[in-house]
Amino acid sequence: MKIGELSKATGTNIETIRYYERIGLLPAPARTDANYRSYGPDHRSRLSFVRHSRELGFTIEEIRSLLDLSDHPDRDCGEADRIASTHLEQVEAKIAQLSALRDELTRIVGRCRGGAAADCRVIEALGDHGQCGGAH
Amino acid sequence: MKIGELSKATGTNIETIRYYERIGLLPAPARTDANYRSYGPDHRSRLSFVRHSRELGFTIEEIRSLLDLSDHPDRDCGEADRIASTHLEQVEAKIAQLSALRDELTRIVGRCRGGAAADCRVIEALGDHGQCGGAH
DNA sequence: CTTGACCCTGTAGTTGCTACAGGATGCATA
DNA sequence: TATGCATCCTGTAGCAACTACAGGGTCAAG
Repeated sequence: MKIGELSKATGTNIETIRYYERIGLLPAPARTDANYRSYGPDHRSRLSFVRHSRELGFTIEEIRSLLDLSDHPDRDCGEADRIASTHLEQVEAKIAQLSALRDELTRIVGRCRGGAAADCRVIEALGDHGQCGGAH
Repeated sequence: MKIGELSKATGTNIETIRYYERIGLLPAPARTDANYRSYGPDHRSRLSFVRHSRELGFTIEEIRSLLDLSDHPDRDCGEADRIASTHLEQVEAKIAQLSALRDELTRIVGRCRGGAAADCRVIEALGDHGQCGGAH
């Protein structure tokens, strides 16, 4: 399949596919006589793996490690679990951080009575950290 | 105060302060004979405003608008409230997205029995989108 | 008078893409 | 046969919001 077809099949931007090849995340495929990239099913599943991992928020480097493991089925699986667990912890930390932030913002917005900016509670709150709940 | 003092006073990296000046978020301060930047209390509070807003996740462009409002106390405050409300919505959306992601990751990790990568459930799940809850 | 901490400018790197510019190819239609 | 038009190619530059040098100047203490 050509790059446009792979793009549609996996929901990945064409430029992104070429980018993944450039950084060595996807192997360079064979070329047609016209120098067009020609992909097979292996490329497709590898790209799906990458996209799915990206959707789950793994970084490119993490995905590189995960792909490496998947390319060496004899290796120990613990590393994959470790990467995923660490990532899960980071996601949980991020959720906690954003929740604190949401509480903060909720406190700030909605206090506007529509007056002049001079009396604006929103702007006042942004300038004065002392009004915060201490979450950050 | 010199840039290093401002840096410590606001918890902002020196390079970041110079960056903010370069992009026009902070006004260029006066210079000493030795060409050192010399800041006053106004710079300090403006930088605090910027840092606090950044901690709350506002983009540089949003902060530019908020600063603009704060520089023109006669303007209507509604714009500030609108920016903050929109941002709050985005934060809430992000939390929802990350929560779905956390559920997904929770399902994936911890299924590893420590065997070979060939049988790894983590890697398997990443390759097979069909195992997902459909959240993404 | 030298050592070390600080400051300066300017440029390049980071992450994960995305968007061209400028050109070649493939296929269908007039 | 000509001519569109979609698709492909390479290479480079841009995005956000910093961060990290390189290569130099300044200043206060010992």
